[in-house]
Amino acid sequence: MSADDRDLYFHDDFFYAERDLSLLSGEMPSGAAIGTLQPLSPIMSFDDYLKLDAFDPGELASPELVADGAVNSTNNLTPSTGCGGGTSPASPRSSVPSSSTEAAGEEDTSRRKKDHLKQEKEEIEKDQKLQSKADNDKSKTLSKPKKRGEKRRREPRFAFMTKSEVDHLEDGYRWRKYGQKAVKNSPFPRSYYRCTSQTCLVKKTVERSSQDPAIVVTTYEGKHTHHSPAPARGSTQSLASPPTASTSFCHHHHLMHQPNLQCFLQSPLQGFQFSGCDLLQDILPSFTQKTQP
DNA sequence: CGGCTTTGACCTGCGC
DNA sequence: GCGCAGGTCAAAGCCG
Repeated sequence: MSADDRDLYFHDDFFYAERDLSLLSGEMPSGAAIGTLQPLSPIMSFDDYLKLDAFDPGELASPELVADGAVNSTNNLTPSTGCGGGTSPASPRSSVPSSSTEAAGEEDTSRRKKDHLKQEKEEIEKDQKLQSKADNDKSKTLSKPKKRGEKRRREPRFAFMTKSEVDHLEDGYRWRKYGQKAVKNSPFPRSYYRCTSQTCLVKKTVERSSQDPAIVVTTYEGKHTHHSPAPARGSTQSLASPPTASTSFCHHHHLMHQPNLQCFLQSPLQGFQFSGCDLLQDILPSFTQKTQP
């Protein structure tokens, strides 16, 4: 795997999905990064993984990934990381101080709270000023819900690659396409999807690998706040069964029965490979295994 | 008619 | 500050 390849998928709080295409031929990567990963909890489903509060990269990712800094930044995310907000408790890593720093932490807590309140108050006042100014300028620019000066926070993301002829893989949830953009250095566009559930802010992007057009790279951002996929209009299919990982991938599973359609799904954590989706349902639990301490 | 896709325009972040 | 690329919006049109 080249450094360039890595950069393509290595963003700030983004889970890097090992994408050495040699995996397609069944070779396991020889690099230590994957070899050092610990198995995840077999109880978790892929769906759980999507909903996982933290995808706590510090726990899930390899040391190499953590060291890169791409992972640590995730700890700066608010506890409401994920869609719907507020359903996600703060990750242990970010909320529980280590024993060595606990005393000092308590000592500072009240002071920090005051500072925080003060800062919030100031920000609110600032926003109000900006808002009134923005109201005056409304005729000039398109209205934008996002506050000025507010940095866009990125949800933890992870990607996996699937060798498939179809771009948009059925994963049990319903998605609405809201954009498509040409990607630099790639002949294939990137499609942007949002979960159709009103309270769910999960997004995903789908693009084909420029190196291997047969490979679809799907990137999820956020986590679902709902257990059931949004009901399909005029269809009972998605309501017929609960949206477990197995059922979610059943649709995909069916696709994989097409001739010459090979599937490989790589965990960003372990680099698993699926060759032929008859294995999918059996392997999925492993795919989402959680790191053991 | 409601939901979805398409697509051009606009916004934002980042590197130079 | 400027330009580029990624990301998002929203109007128009399509479809079941």
